[in-house]
Amino acid sequence: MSQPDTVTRILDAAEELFAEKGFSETSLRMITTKAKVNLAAVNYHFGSKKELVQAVFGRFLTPFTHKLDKELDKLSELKAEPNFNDVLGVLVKTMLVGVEPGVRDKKLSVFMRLLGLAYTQAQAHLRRFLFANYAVTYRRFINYLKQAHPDLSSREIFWRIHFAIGSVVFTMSSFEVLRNMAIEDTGVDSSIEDVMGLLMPFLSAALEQESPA
Amino acid sequence: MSQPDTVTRILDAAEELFAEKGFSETSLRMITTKAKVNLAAVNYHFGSKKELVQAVFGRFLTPFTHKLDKELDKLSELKAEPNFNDVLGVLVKTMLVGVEPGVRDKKLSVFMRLLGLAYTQAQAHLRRFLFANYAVTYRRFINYLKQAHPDLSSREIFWRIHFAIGSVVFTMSSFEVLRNMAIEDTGVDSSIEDVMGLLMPFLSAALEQESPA
DNA sequence: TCAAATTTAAAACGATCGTTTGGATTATCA
DNA sequence: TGATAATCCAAACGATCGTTTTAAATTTGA
Repeated sequence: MSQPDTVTRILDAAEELFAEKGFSETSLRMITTKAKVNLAAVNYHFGSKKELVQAVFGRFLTPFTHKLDKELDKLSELKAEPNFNDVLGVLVKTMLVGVEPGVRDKKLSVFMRLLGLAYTQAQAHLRRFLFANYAVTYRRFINYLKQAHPDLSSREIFWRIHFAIGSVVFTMSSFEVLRNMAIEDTGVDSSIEDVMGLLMPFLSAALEQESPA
Repeated sequence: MSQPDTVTRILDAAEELFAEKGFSETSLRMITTKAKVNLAAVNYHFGSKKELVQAVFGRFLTPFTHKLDKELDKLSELKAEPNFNDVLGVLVKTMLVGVEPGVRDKKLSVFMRLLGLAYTQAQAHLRRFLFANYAVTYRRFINYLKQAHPDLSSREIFWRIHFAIGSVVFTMSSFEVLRNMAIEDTGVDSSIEDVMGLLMPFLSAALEQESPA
């Protein structure tokens, strides 16, 4: 698994097509045509389509989790008792840092779209792969949230976070559909930044809501 | 398009399989095997797989929108100026009324899962079908929300509602995945009712949040 | 330089897919 | 009852899928 050019071209093409169409709606022939490589190249370099799917996720999740780990290290050095917004701020910062502003929106929406597919598409092998490789960092992050809100139970933290993930993932991965609906409905067009500007306070209010128990 | 038994059996099987696997991951042979009908029956009764997908949505959306229209009629008779919770209450009531409590959870999660697929799967024909058939009731509902919150712009109403839809749809349509993650993470199992009990106040706080502008 | 690794090419594989066909079977109703 | 239409069935069609194979060309690195 070496030689940057062909492998990278396949990953680029696959990433874009997966995000656009989903996994089973994207054929290897579409990928290799777009990447301008031979059909057999995918099986040669990755072994199978499933492993290609995993490689696409691995390419951005591995550096991402490394950055997140480092940022969490920094945070715990700076503040002994970080609060909710600190921890979530680290997550957002990690998503944005090192990405050139020009391609930030594109990269981010592809990231979100793929994340959504990981949850909603029937790809048990992918969830096994993600769990096997990234569960440690994920759990570390959740634990920070937990200690930032000791009044909330683990159960409440878990579900609130995933309610929020649901909003973000759904909004980003259906963004083009929703954007057109919004124009149709309200006559006003909204960019991703505009919508994020509405989404953040929305989630803030929800996440910080007092538990009724 | 007559003869209730075969058509109904196909719709039942298709609905369940679509909700479980998605559209393109479900073959007509899976559907006809589960429905115990001949393979050709789908094309005979529905014309094509696409039209079957639309028929599955139509079967529950047509009575649903009729009920919703009636409930909105009732509401405007009862209260001249319904508030946010009144309007959303009508929606929830419409989803639950007439469904036997025994199968309510099953029906509801299938409904949500299908709704999520309509947004996230690559099925342009389906979104065209939904818009052509149900846009009127949808728009009427949104208008009620608007007049219940005249302080919010159409744009803010639209996006808040869809942030909320995102949470619900994501949570319900990934419920089995999330449920297993929650057990792994927190050691606590949660039923759909449990999670709904957390999700409702979460969304309440977010939807009613004061606009910063 | 020479062997190994990579890339391309072209073809075929077995499998599965949605769809179609033509005849058998069943239901409908004058 | 007998004719007409609706339904069902087994089988096949053509297309596409992921994957594999064989062979030649090219690049790479020790």
